[in-house]
Amino acid sequence: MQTDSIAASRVDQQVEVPVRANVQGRPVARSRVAGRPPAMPTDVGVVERRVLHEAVADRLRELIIEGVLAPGAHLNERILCEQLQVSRTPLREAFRTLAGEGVIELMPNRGAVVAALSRDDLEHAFELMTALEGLAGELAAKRATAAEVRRLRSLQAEMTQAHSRRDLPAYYRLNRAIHALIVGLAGNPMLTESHSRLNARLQAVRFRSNLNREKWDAALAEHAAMVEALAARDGARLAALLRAHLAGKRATALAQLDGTGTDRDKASHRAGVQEHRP
Amino acid sequence: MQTDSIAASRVDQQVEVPVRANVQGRPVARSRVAGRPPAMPTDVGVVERRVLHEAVADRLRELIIEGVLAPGAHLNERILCEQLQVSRTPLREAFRTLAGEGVIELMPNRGAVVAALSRDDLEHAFELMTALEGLAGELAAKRATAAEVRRLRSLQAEMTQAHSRRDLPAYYRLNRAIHALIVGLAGNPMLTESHSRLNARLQAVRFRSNLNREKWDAALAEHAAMVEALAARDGARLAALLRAHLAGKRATALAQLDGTGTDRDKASHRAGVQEHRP
DNA sequence: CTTCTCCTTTTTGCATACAATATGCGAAAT
DNA sequence: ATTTCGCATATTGTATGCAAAAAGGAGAAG
Repeated sequence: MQTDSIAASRVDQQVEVPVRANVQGRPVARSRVAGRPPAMPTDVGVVERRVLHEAVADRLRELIIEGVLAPGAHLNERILCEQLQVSRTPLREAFRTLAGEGVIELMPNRGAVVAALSRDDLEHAFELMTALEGLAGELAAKRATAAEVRRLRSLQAEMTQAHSRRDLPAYYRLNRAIHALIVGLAGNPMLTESHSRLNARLQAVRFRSNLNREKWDAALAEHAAMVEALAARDGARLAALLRAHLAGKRATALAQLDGTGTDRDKASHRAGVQEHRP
Repeated sequence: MQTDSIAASRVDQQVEVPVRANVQGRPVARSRVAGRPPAMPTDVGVVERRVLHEAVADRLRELIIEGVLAPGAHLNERILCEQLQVSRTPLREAFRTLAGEGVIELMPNRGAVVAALSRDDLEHAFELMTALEGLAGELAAKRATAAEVRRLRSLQAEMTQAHSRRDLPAYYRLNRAIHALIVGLAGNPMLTESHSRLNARLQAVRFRSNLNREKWDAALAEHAAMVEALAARDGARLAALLRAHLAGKRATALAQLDGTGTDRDKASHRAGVQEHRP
C-alpha cells in the first residue's frame, strides 16, 4: 500500500502519511490515467466531495492537527501526491488554501513546511485571541437570543457529562463547539473568521495538551460561569471570564511547549526565508 | 461572452485590464553563472526574485484596490490570462492566494468574483477593526522604543505636509503607513497579520471615499493626538483615540456606500445566484 | 406565453509534460 | 586542508490538453 521509500531519520523529513484509499473516497480511475494502483475498497461514509483540492486541504488539515505532519515538517509534493493519490495541481491548490489559513508556510522554490509556533508566537496568539474573545463576549451578551442561550446550556450540560465520564476527546470537541458558538453569537462573521483562523493555528498545539485534574475542574467551572453571564446579559463579566479562561489555556499550552521542544525550528525557518507579502 | 474589449462600466462584467508589457516587468532569463561579486561582508541587497503567481496576485490586488476590478465583478480565467499574458496555472494560484486574503471569493465550478462588502459587512469590519487597533494601541504604548516614536513623528510631519498640499493620494499612503506602523509597534505579528488582512478587504471601499474638508482636518488633528499619546505612553488614551478615529472612518465609508450602490450584489452572490444582467 | 428539455457553448477542474531553480557531491585549485 | 567550481539530481514553477460541470439557447410541449 504505502511506498516503502520512507527513510525517516532527520527531523524535517517527509513523514509517512496514513492514507485512506484516496483523499476523496471515490474511484480514482475516472480518467485516462492508466498506470495507477487500483483504488482500495476501504473508507466508507465520507462525505462525497466534489472538488478535489478542498478534500486534499481538509485531509492535510486533519493530518496536521493530529500531529501526523508535525510542525516544521517539510511537505514534499511528489511524495504527498503518491500518498494521497492525487496529481500535483489540486495538491498545490490545497497548499495555497492552507497557507492562506496560516497552517503551512510556502517558500518560493523551496516548498512548504507545516507552520511551527514558537513560544513567542504562542504568546502573541493568545494575546490576540484574548482580544477577539473579549469582543465576542461583549457582543454575544448583547445579541444572543433566548433560544441560543438554551442551546449553549445544552452543550454545557453535555460537556459536564463528558467531564464526569473522563472522556477527553468528547470534552475537547464540546469545548471547541462552545467557544465557536459564543463567538458565533456575537453575530459578526468577520470576527468569527478571524477567530477560527487563529484557532486553526493553535489546534496543532492544543491537540496534545493534556489537562491535569485541577485545571480540568477549574475550566469546567469557568464554563458554567460563562453560560450564566451570557444568560444574565452581562457582557463585561462574560468577556472577563473568557479572558481568564484563555489565561488558563495559555499557561497549559506554554507548559506543554516547554515540555516538548516543538518550538526549536520556527526561528531558523523564518531566518533564511523571504516570505511573500500578504 | 464579450470579446469586445471595451472598458465596460457595468460592474458584473469582465473589464479590460490595463497591462504592462508583462506582469513581471523584468527580463526572463537570468543565468545562474552570472558572475557573483566577491563576497562582500556588508549588506548588499537581495536580488529581486519574483515568482509569477505572486506577481499576478500583486497585480490583481492593485487592480481591485484601484477599482478597475469592481466589487462583485466576475473574474474570467481565459480573459485575464490573455490580458495578463500568463497561463492559467499561475493565475489560479494567485486566485487562491487572494481568496485566502478575503479579497476575492471562489465558488467551486463557478469561478471567482471580487469580494463585495455589504453594509453589514462594513459594520462588522469596523467593529473588528476597532478591537484590533484598540489592542494595538495598548500594546504599542507599552512596547514602542523612542526611535520608533521619532519615526512615527516624521511620518506624521510628512502627512501634515501632504494635507496642506491637498495631496490626497500621498495623504492616503501616509495614513496607511502610520496606521500600519502603530499596529507594527504593538510587536505582535499575528495582530499585524489580522489587521492587514482586514485592511485589504476595506481598501477597495476606502480608495474612493472622498473626504470633505472638515473631516480631513479632524482626522489630521486626531493623528497628531495619537502620536502624543504614544509618546506619553498613554495606552488607554491611544486606544481611545484610535477607536474614535475609526468611528470617523466608519461614518465616511458608510456614507460612501450609501451614495454609490456598491453593496447591491453581495447577498445574491452569497446565495449562489449569478445574475448576469442588472 | 410560459416552461421544460435537450443540445451547444463556455468555463472550470485535473493531470501531466516541460522548464527553471535549488541542492548535494566530488574534483580541482589554491 | 579548505574553498570553489562544475555537474548530476531532486524539487518546484509554468504551460497546456483533456474531461466534466455549468451556462445559455433553441425548440417542443403545456
